[in-house]
Amino acid sequence: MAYDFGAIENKWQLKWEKERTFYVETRIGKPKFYCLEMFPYPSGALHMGHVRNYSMGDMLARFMRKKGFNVLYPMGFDAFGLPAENAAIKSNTHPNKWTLNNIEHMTLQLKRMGYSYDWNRRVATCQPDYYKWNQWIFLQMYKKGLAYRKMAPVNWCEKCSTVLANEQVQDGRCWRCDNQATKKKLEQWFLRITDYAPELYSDIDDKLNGWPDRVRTMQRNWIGRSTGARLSFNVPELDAKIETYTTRFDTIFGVTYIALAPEHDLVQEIMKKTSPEKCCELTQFVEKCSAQSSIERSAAGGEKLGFDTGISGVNPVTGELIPIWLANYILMDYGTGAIMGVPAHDQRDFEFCRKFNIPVVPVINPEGEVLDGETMKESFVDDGIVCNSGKFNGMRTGDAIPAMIKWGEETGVCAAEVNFRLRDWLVSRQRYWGTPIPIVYCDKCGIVPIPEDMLPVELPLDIQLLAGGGTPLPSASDWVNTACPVCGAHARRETDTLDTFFCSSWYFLRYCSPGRRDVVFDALDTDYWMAVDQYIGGIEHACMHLIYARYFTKFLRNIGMLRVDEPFENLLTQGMVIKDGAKMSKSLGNVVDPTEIVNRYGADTVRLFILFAAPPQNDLDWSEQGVEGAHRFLNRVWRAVEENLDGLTGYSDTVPVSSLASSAQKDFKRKIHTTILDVTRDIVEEKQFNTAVARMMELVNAIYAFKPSDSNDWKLMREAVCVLLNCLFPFCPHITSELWQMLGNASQLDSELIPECDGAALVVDEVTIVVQINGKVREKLTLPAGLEKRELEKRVTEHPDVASRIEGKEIAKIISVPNKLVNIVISDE
RNA sequence: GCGGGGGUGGCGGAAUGGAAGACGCGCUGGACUUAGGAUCCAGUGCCGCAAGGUGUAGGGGUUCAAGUCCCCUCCUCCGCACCA
Repeated sequence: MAYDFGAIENKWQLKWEKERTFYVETRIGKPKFYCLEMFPYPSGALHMGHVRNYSMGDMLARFMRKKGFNVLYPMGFDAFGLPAENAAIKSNTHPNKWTLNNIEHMTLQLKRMGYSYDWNRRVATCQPDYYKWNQWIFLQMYKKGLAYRKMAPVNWCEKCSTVLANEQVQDGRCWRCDNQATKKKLEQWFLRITDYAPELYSDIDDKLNGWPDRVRTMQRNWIGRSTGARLSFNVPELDAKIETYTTRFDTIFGVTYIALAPEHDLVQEIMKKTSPEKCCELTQFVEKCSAQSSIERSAAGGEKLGFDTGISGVNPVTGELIPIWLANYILMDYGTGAIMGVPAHDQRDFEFCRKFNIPVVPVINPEGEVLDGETMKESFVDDGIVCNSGKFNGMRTGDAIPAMIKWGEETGVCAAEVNFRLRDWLVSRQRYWGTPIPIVYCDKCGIVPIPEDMLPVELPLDIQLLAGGGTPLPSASDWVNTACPVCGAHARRETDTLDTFFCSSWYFLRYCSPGRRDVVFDALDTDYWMAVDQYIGGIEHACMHLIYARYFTKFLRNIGMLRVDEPFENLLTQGMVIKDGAKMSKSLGNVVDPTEIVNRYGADTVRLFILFAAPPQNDLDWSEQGVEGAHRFLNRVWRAVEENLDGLTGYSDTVPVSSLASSAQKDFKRKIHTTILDVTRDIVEEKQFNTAVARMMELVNAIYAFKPSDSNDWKLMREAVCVLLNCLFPFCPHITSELWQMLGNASQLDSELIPECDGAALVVDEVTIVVQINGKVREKLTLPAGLEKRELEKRVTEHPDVASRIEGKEIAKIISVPNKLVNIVISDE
């Protein structure tokens, strides 16, 4: 009987579905394990990246069940977002219909992979029973002052009269009509995530030890803690102050100009003092800068654009008048939107000053060198000796910074300040397919939050999308016009929707209490299940999603709803799936459809290949031949049982090591038990699923090499096969379940615990000792295990093969590692 | 530009500072066969008939011993806030 993967997989999937094998409940007192994967966007079809992500998670979930844990392993869909709108316009359907169809199709695809999700907990963020709680959380944040409105620029296409997502701007032009995109300022909603910056930063070191260093470093940089000083420059002509922040207060005597972002508030005031002609120039300058991307503007070496306002500010330390410029490389949403310009010690300032003939004044010299502002070719940014700075001359940079800030604080010039690079999170989107922000604008009361008992504010579905891609909500007058919930007067609904990252910032909490209509989640459930024990997903989420989710968790803890400080205990970031040296993509035409491969080889083969072909964090090179190799291996496993079925079903007990006679039997028994040990360590500690598979392949090779002749041999064979099926089950659940049943076992393999490793089976009598001479391997000797250093050295040096090599030479010393190696160091060989 | 990751056979990849290349793919030879794109056996870093030498991007260092630790150089890939 050949390995008929199609029939086998179908049989077991039906059985699991029918018996609800993987439904799970909160069971206080039982050890829990929460295994979570980043839920997919329902784009229409599963791709190999999903298959890789979820094959890892399913393997781990199944493995932990077999280790005795109560495992929460849920799945859902991140179902709001731009692609649904685009697809709907293109194919003349509705985003809701398109999305729900995709969800159903992808759910079937996931089931065909044999993943052991608790489908009872499925969420789809586009449904009112989910996004109602988005709105509820938003209102809690609003109550605490964490959600607020502010003007912010958006990408705008004049021709389509619509906001463009960054993705919809290509080379500065609208993706649909190719019109030049511009920036436009709109009143928008923000979340005050910066309030949480200190804790988000410090917990990276304190509480994210189960995360990859790489991701922790990325978050550290993203949040960007810096220590420095805030100081302001008086502008007498405008009767105003310009606030700046610097990490290099030690360069304050070298300030030769002030630069403002073109979007700075003060620009309006400046224009009042400027001739109409020059105002026109200024406006053009501001527009030119706004059209550039922030990366373009701030890149060192990028073209510096500047505009001299003709107005001066006062250096608070020297009392000197210095010019105020507008500069493209200053960003309004970074720091205070203004800088003190120190060309001698900042490369971008230097480039700016050379271009616009602003003086360069060095205030730090390199050791043993004196800089000349006239002739310098580049800025000096390293530490050095302070000069041109009054009483601070001669100090070293490291000492000068704190000393000068202290002096600055005493004289009232500056204030020491810790700054974060993290900016508040802009959550409003001028898009249709998202969560409506639960706010109305009342003619009488102004901004009014929707009362909680009126949630959800449902997104109207009977609506025609606009061909240009903009949001149709503002023109849905039946929906927009409403009564103020406070005073009953006419009010207009907020027509912006929430960023979809809002949905994904707390979905892991909803999984704990599925379907609850009365609460967002139940503390009984979250206290039991949280935190997530293992989170698996792509590295591309290292900063945004993984910081937002941390932020939400801390916020919900602060309002008394959660007990954990961090949502994700351990994080695994998997690499991409590559083919022919490039990421799989439709445009390159190198996409491999999972369904097709499953039809051809079966889900077990695909899962095995994808877990075996590369370590989880690495990119994985798709190889058809590799898939065939995995399939071949499963055929080998199948035959190992099928061809030996009579012998394997003849016995049910195992043989203890003490009853084994031959070294072949002992070696085989040892192989069986080291496999248990190695596979467990590779999965649980090392998270190296590829080597776990390799260990099982070795066991299968040993099974084929072992030729049973007596009853003890057959009992060993049965033990080997049972261990193999138990270890392989999390990777390939269908074939192993089938073979387990064929062996006559009444139990289900998924509820069977992984066999314990028998320590007695691991004991060895003899070991190979590597003999080195001056660090080079010269001999390999087989000696009894467990020899003491002295005895080991004696046995080695007296061995004829070694003795002949060292004869007549003077031994300087001998290094020996018991059971492993002896290195004989010979002086002047 | 800033930030991060990574360079080991023909390929994917193994190696608590202690035998470099586990496991798999590919390749070579053989067996069984009408057949082989099934299966099994043997081999497979490079140079060499061999003894042996040599080898983890390149260069330097620490060590009895370095793919692994330290310094410099080169090459690559990824992220950068309205795609999710």
